[in-house]
Amino acid sequence: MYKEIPLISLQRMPVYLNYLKSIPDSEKFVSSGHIAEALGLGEVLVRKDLAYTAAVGRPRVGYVTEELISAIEEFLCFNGKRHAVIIGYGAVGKAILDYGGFGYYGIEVVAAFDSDTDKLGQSPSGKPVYDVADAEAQIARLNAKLAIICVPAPAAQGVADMLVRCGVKAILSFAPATLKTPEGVEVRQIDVAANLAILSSSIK
Amino acid sequence: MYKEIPLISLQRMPVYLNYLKSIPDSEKFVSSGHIAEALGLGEVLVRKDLAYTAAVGRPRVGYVTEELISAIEEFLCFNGKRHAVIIGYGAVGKAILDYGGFGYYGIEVVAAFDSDTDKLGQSPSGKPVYDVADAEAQIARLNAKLAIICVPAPAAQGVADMLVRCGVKAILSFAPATLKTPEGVEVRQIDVAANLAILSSSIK
DNA sequence: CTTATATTGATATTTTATTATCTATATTAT
DNA sequence: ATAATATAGATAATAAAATATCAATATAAG
Repeated sequence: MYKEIPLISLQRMPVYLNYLKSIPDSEKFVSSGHIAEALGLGEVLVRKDLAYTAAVGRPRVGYVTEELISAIEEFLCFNGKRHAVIIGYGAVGKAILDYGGFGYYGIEVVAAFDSDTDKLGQSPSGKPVYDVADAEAQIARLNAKLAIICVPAPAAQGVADMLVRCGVKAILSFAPATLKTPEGVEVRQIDVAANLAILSSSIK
Repeated sequence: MYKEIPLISLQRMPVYLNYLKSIPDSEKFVSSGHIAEALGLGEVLVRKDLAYTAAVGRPRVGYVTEELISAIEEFLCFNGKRHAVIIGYGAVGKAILDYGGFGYYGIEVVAAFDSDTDKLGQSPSGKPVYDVADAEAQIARLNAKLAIICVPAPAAQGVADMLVRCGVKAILSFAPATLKTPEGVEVRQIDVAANLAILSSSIK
């Protein structure tokens, strides 16, 4: 009987992964205590998190670093390759469309959409920028179940509604706006200003 | 005796704020139940969070919407105006330097720095882009205690070390790398790919 | 004026997350 | 070969977060 991973543990997985990738290749083994120390977490917490993956550690030795990396990668990419699209080819959309860091998680950002026809064509790395009017057809054709909203806040809900109609199942939004979606369509928000504000309030 | 707000409650403050801002002006009052419903949270949780601010609600009525917005804003901007700088004027740095959403939290992004001298000068909105070689002097002059790291992951730790030397007290990093900073220097990370991966894994 | 009700704010309970403790074991040292 | 030790993995205890309950009260209705 497998227990579903809590979101809070899931969110730490990429943190472990980033840390493990930074370890020199010469370090064949890594212990939970070592990881915990480096990341400022408890070592039991680290072991419990890692227990959700397929990795098994050996007493007195720890985990085989490479095996652990593979286990976390596999855990995070469990669903295999996925296509994502971007709505809004402004500064944020541009930055994300040509960012190379998604492949690592089995995700490919395959296209962007914008309502400004002057922006249509190709990104510097050659990815297509389509008219948002064609989004419904293109998203179906591209089989994208993931979308990233990069439009201004007032337009975000309308875009989300459209994405739901297109069959998108998960939305990452950069717009600082509350999005309402039907059951079965997950939303996550990245509010850069809010993150900075939270940090700022930690300064004495 | 005031109790320090837990990070998890603090993180919900901007969420409340975004929602409250979206309420039409005609709605003079708003109840915790109404907010909870809209955001998918428990109503007691909402009341407890809001109790950290100066807002007081009235039985049978709720909170005065405008008062509540002001109370949360004040709570989040408690430390007054702050300057922030950006290190790395690539696609991400560009997007953030000219993003207008920080003022709302009492934060002003005043400059960016890059090592590529071809990028130096001014942003489209007229903000300066300086040589990173001058960062130490400029950050002191600008009195920036906040910094945003927008360089590739391998360069991030070096930049963080430099920022610490400059007296920066809080760092927001977009680089998917574990950053080590001395006590008293807070770090938050925004890993866009990881966020998308977490979302992706929620799709059945 | 009295009663009913929605809502706050406080307290109690439950659930979830984290940390501590313990047991088993693989490796290393003797 | 034996003993010592570091570490995983399991279980127990604690702490933190979320939710439920309840008393007080301002407003609305009768």
